[in-house]
Amino acid sequence: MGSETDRAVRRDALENRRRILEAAREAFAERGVDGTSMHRIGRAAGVGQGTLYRHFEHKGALCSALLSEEIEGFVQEMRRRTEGRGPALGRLKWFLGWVARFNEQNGPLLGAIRDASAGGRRVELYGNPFYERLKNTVLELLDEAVGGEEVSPDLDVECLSDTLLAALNIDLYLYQRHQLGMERERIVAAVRSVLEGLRVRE
Amino acid sequence: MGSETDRAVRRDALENRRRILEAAREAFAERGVDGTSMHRIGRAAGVGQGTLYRHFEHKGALCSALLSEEIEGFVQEMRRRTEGRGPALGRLKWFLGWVARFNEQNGPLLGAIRDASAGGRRVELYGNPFYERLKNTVLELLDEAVGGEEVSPDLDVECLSDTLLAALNIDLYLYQRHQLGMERERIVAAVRSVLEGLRVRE
DNA sequence: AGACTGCACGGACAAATGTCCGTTTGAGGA
DNA sequence: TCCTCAAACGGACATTTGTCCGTGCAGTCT
Repeated sequence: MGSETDRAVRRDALENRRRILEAAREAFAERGVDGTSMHRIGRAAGVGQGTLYRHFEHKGALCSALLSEEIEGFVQEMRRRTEGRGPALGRLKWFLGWVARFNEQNGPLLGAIRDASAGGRRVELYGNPFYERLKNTVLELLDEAVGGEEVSPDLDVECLSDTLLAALNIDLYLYQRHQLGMERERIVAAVRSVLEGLRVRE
Repeated sequence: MGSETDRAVRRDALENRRRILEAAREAFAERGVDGTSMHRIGRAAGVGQGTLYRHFEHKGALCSALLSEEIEGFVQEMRRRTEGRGPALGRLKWFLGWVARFNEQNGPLLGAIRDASAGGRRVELYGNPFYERLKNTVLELLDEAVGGEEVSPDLDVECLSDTLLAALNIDLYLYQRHQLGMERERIVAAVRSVLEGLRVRE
């Protein structure tokens, strides 16, 4: 099935990709994500539109790439704290706080990614590796909580994972933070109180 | 403060507005919302771009107007069922089901409205009369539930209103329905189980 | 009726996203 | 080293959203 001859990746292609990311990072820092057009990024990187879009099929994809470059350490901690021992519900509560901090630090990029998944790309918002990673983490912790009899086994954990994460979606988060003036801790506390409600009763 | 001379609304302006909405309705039905450009709507309605955008400042606004035209009866029922007597928590559960049915029937328009509130218009998604209406309804019912001692008075009902509605936001809803293949009742049940968890314990 | 006035009209224009396609070039084989 | 060719390049182009501004007309006032 695999192609017989796997030609090596051309050096110029690699170099261009690097330059695009670099140019984008700088331009975003200087003029904001929304204030930076794809044309400008191409020019700054010294590549044409075709090249730009060959590497990143749309602005959202470029932002995603930039995001994953910059969050390595962040994700490390997420895995460590999440896979540890102790009550799963507690770890889940911590994780939801982690998502909020993530929102906080990456609002503009996350917002741009959301904007890019419009129209025919609606699906990409949730059907992408990053969201699936988040969801799986919630799902596993919830499953563990069921196993440890912390929460009722009747719960639809699959569906609840989406529900919980929805409470921290970037649109709502930015609105609550900047329009309603809510503090991060307050938003997180509300989701946690929901989680607390799921706990089995004696 | 009101202007001294309130000139009547010009008849041609009213007529044009009507024609735009009519053209949009037809075009959307025929080619889908995403597949219909604003230029096309203008041409079909026989008005220029300036006129089109004077009446509706962007595609999302046009969709909103179309939406509110078509949901009168729907909203009537919402108010009736929501303002009745009985346990507030029960009415809130019904209301969340209502929101889901609303999503179901108006997916394309709601999706387009979401797409239009991107970039500098991020705020409009939540800071608009329609969402505020939904949120107030949830908020009032939650307050009532606190008053009736159905749920704990410690809950942050203001924040929880957003949290609950987020679970039914159009993006996630369409994803769960069409990508994950979940049934409407299942999605609603998950949110309702969250609500059930908030109930006071004895 | 006739003139005045300001809202409304319409289409050219600006800016952004994303596609197409003829041309170039780097990597591997002879 | 030279040849070959698939992959990569680049920029013109198509499409869409949204703005600007000179022109015209509906409604009002005399």
